[in-house]
Amino acid sequence: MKKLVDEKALQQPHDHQLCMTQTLLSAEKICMDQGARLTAIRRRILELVCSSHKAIGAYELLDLFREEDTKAKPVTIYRALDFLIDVGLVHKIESLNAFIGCLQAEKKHQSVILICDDCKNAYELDAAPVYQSVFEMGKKIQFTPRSLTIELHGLCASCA
Amino acid sequence: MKKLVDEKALQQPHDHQLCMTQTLLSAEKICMDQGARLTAIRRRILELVCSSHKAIGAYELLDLFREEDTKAKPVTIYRALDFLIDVGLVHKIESLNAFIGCLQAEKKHQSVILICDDCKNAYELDAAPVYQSVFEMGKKIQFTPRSLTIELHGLCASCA
DNA sequence: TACATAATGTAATAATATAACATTACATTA
DNA sequence: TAATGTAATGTTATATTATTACATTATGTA
Ligand SMILES: [Zn+2]
Ligand SMILES: [Zn+2]
Ligand SMILES: [Zn+2]
Ligand SMILES: [Zn+2]
Repeated sequence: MKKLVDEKALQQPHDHQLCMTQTLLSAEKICMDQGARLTAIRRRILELVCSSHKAIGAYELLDLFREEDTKAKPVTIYRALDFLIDVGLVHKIESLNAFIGCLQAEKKHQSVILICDDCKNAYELDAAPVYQSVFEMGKKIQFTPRSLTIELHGLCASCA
Repeated sequence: MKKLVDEKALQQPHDHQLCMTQTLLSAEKICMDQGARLTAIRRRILELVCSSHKAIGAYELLDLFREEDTKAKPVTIYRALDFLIDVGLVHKIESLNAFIGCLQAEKKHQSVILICDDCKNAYELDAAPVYQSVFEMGKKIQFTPRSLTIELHGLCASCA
């Protein structure tokens, strides 16, 4: 059960500017590699999503984005999010209808998301073995897997 | 990886009336045991949710329910669903904003839901070992688990 | 330049879910 | 059985999340 990043560190005060910088660099690289365009809007939405490790909703993002672009509309945000999700820079948390930035977007990975119901911080852990065992279960009923969502709600160390 | 029910059978034509009958009996028993009231509305919503193995949305339920009670409102449905979810007779599929009936509500169980993106049939498998391994992951970062969602999208045997 | 494609602008609306408060039904027990 | 408290439902309104449709603009390529 290899960890993607040091999640314990994320729960502590840390140099979050570094998280941001690295994510933006990843974004550049990923888009370059895929021939995708990291436009100003998309970059800005990514920055906003990644501005903390808390899950953030589309309309919260809209409010923030509007501080700079007063005429932005919901679809502006959803389009950017769709793009960022497609290229793997953002994950949607289905059980919250909210979004988090991915800290390991450059690597192919399968994640379990741990969501603190108190502070809303979301920690993404690598879950290849878990994924494997769910896929195996599927096989037994001839189910062809496409995408897996694993979300654990609870309380983080700080909030317990 | 014990199976809750014979999911292969669910994918085949089967005596679905039996599914319904058993679910309703479970509902009676569960409510009796918990001192909860299975009112006419709740029972009817449960029947509608369980009328197939396909995930169904709240507003689809509302449309169906309105065929008998023309003045029903969304909140009527959501209240009934909240109740049915609380007592374990219905599960919400977070990634679809839709609902399915539970075929094993009397047993305490932890489930993985396999959702066919084509026919929308949803199969609930028992997943205690998977749950255990996710909980273990959480422990490593002192995360106190509360509830776990595991949803696998793909294609069922019939639709692949 | 001309063209094709991708991205964005803009307006409207769809789809999902909850809040607030009034009323009715039900169970308990005085 | 009447009084009381609680649970369930009725009713209206509104909040929240997300998409459709079509026009316009930007970007890359022939
Ligand atoms: Zn950080
Ligand atoms: Zn990720
Ligand atoms: Zn059936
Ligand atoms: Zn179940």
